Amino acid sequence: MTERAPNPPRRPRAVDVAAAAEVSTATVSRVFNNPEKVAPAIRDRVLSAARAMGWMPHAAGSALARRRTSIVGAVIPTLDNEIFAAQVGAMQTAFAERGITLLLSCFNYSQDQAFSDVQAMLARGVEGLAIVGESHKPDLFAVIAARAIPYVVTYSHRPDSPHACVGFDNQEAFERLTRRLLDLGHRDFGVIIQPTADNDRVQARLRGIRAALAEQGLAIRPQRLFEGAWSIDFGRRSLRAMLEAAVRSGPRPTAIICGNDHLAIGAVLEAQAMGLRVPEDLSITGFDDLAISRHVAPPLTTLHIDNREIGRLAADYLLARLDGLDPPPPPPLLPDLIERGTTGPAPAA
Amino acid sequence: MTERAPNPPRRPRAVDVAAAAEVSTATVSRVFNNPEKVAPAIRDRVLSAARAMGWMPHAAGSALARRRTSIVGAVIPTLDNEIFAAQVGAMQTAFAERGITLLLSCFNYSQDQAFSDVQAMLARGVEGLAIVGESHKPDLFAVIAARAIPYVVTYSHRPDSPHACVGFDNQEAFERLTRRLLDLGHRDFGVIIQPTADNDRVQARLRGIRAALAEQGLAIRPQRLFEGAWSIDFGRRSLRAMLEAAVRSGPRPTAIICGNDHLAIGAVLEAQAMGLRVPEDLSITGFDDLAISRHVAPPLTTLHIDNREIGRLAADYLLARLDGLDPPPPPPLLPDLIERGTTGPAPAA
DNA sequence: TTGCAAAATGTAAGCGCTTACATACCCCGC
DNA sequence: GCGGGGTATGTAAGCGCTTACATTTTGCAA
Repeated sequence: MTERAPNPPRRPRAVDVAAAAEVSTATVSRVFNNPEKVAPAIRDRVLSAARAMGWMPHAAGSALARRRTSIVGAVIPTLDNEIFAAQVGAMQTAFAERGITLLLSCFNYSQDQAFSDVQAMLARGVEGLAIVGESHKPDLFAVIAARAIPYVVTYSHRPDSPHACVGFDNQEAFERLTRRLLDLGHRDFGVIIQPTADNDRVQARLRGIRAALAEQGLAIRPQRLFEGAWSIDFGRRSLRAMLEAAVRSGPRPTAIICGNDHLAIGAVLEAQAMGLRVPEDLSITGFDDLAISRHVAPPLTTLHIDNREIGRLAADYLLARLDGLDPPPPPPLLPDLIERGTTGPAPAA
Repeated sequence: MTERAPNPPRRPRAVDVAAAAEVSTATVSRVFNNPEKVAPAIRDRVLSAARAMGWMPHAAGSALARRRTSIVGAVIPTLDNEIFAAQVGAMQTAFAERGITLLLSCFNYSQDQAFSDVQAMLARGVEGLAIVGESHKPDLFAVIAARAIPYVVTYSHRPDSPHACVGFDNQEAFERLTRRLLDLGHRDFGVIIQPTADNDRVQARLRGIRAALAEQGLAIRPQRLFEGAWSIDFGRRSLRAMLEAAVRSGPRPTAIICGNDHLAIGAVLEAQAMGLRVPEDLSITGFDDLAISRHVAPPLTTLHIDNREIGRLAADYLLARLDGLDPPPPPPLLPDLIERGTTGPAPAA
């Protein structure tokens, strides 16, 4: 009388495959994890039974039994910046080759967010962690240490950092850049930079600029320092504000150092809109060497970072640690100073 | 005599917390999953014991017991394109609010890769899937259907698609764009577009262009159609090749339709480098409205897509399905035609 | 005080898999 | 023909958690 309701399609389990292939679950498991340990005939039987019912080992079960999740986490500020997207893409590729799944967190430059994301990742059982930057809640590294899992800080590379780092020395890079501008005769600088709060990389960049200037007895005048969310727009607005102020009170800066290429591109555009020639009247530098940067007019002088390389190296380091090795973290990368069309000699006073 | 080797720091388990708080593991679990069911005094005891030993429920164990993983997967071509990065970013935010972890796959426009990534995700127990585009191996959708998990196709929205879609009608969008160019008097078109193989969205765009042209009895001449990996460079090279060929044999095209903004930006740059005025001599259109597009000179005429909105809608749809609802997928989005500075009336012959 | 329903807690059975160990089998040399 | 060693398979004990159900405690009316 009663229709048997068709049970909802339930995920097949190893025992179902085992039954179909007339073997034990141990053998099923071996076929998928140590195929060389099972006789070819049986192996085929299991494989086709599995294929027929669309079975594959459920990761949660095997993670539990194996006590390995094969998950690692990447913690970045945002995917909206192509430099981090590239880093993540490269890491994912490297991990996928080794059968490891990458979990992603975008913390939006919020330390609280980063901390809770890391907690969530630990709950998911990540076996390694790559984290952008080292200015995080102290708890963050404590919590990781408590779990004793390998991790690496990316995109930042202080010589005396307590963490394994894959990146470059932000301060040194900006010192180098600033010195080059000094060599070109510039003495009056403007700076447009990302928010320094909670961002060790940006702080280091600013330190780099200041250090290089200090060598010549120079400094950044407060009204020449603009700090705000990186975007082309903020670059434009800051450049305009800086120059309009200069019209009222004294000489213009001759060189503008920007915290990244977005800001620099905005600055170039606005300078041109105000009728200034770049680089004849004003030199402008960026940082990152985005895909677009060589194509803008004039092409942007900037420092080139190989973001995919950062991702790859970070993944390799973590992979080695997962294999039980203890390799030294790779040496710092060296950003390339690429002088294109937005920098030139300081205009004669 | 023998030193007891310090056991490697082992992840604490629920029973450890239970012992410390002098309760059963059931209570520990309840404190974390149904806190209102346990007396405040005990709850605090458990919570502080947990905090003291840094315990939190291990996701693999709870996934198994609960038969829910709280993971969903996003399958995109690549993070290198900011449109997908934005979509993923928005999805991740939406899911995180609901305690759901996003797993990411970048299939690099390879159907095989997409298929095996989806398999891997199913093995991880994803409870939902968002997939860019619908031109995939037929197996891919079959495998998903076999698991009976909700999914949504993003970035594409054919009226008669069998899938739930969140996106826009690529064909219609390019028809509209092309008609506008026809209204401006253009009759001789060039097209620079992404590879059409395995890419339903690009195919639809090309169909849209052809359909609109056909209404006027026009067609794309083969030597005016360039297809290749999207990049500024490919845009430049294609534009140059097209124009150089035109010098030798007959009139120049007056309008170039590009498959996305990268290609269009390249085309504009190269046209300018060749001494053509945009838009007086040549109109050029893009698609996507990248962040940079309004800033190039002249600012790019393009269609604006709200990629974050796509991500949000896809997440909302999936979330509803996970809640057991069966909402209709959202209506197609309508890309905005943004006429900026790279289009104008066709030059007088 | 007693009794009863409701609330709080505990007990224990899985969730789906892997793997140490036990068992069965096979092949050979003597 | 027998024993030994190697190989192929099976048995069953967890991995860390949740939750149905059983048990105990509590609050309160009579």
